[in-house]
Amino acid sequence: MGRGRSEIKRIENPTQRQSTFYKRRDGLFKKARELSVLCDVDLLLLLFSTSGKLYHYLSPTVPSVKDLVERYEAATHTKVWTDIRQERRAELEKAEQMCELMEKELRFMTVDDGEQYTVPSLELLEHNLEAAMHKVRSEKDRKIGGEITYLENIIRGRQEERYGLCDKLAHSQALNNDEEAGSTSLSNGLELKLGFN
Amino acid sequence: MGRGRSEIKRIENPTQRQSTFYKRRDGLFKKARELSVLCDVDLLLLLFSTSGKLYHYLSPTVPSVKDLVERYEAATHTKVWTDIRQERRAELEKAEQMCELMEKELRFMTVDDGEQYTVPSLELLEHNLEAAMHKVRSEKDRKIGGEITYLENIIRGRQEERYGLCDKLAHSQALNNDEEAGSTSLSNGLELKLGFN
DNA sequence: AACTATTTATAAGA
DNA sequence: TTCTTATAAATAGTT
Repeated sequence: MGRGRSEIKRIENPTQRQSTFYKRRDGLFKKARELSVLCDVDLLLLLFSTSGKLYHYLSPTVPSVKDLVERYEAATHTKVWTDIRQERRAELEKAEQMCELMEKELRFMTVDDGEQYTVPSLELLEHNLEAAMHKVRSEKDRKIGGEITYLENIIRGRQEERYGLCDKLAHSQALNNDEEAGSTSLSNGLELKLGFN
Repeated sequence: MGRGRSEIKRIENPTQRQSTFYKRRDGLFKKARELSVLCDVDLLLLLFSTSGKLYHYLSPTVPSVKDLVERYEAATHTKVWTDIRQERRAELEKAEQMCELMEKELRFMTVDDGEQYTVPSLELLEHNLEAAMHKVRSEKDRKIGGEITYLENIIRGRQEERYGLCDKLAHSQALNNDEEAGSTSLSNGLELKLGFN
């Protein structure tokens, strides 16, 4: 329709494109409305112009856009949101399960002020706490034992170093005594110092 | 267009409606396609015929129906799904926070086999366990104390009942002794028995 | 936005 | 559904 042109390709001239857009947009919406009324059809027409402006039409028989898109999903099995929602639900359930589990464990270990306990359940709690305490204490002992061993090793190392140094010094003194006499007092002083270090 | 008719209202004749549907549907999709190409427009056309059959067109520049509907939501602030999703996210975050809190509390009370503790943290755990233990034990003592008091009260009640009975018996014996003589041995035996009960 | 020559869509009929 | 065709409607180019 119109004088000339039949090829359908992007209109490069912006002014012309804008003009055509207005005309054809109006035509399209008119046709959409007519179809939905004449033939009792549920339809959604949703469009964004290049400038980002939104235009839409929803046939009056349809309650909402959401409604129609959900029918679309059901029909195509696209399940774009259904999927996401189910995923979320699964995540949530997992988190809640974790919570429950931890709550149970916690109930197993602590005294809740609000709650009324029977003597046997208190004894069970006591038993659990004793077991945990035992675990903590043995772990602590193990750790402390390890640290003691570590420190002992360091001490032993130093000790050996010291012995090595003493030996070397003794050697060098012996050499000094052989070559020159009279400096004995100094070397004796050193030996004494090292011995007390 | 066509020979006659201009009024836009539902076509009651089903055959005619169906025929019109085919023709106008094709026309609408053609126009939608043309507009999207000519004017560089993002559009979605979604329709269901009366029989429930789906037809749709999405302009090639748009990656998915979801995409366009999300843009629609953003533009109209309808938030049909965004809302639900945000709600879900909030729920999830709440659950996760709960989890974290409980985990912390639990960590405060139990020894995890996999973890490496330092001696000070073990001492903290030990302290916490001792505090809990103290709480459990005092609660147990309180409970047991209560039960003992309860039992003592019962015993006291019985005791008082017994005294009452003894008094009554003594009275009735005294009366008997006044009226008739010679049954002393029997009453003495009874008194003795009660005294040991 | 309005005009109008022309193309396109489609109602009715087959 | 599909084709044909007469005619109504849409719109390209222009102002």
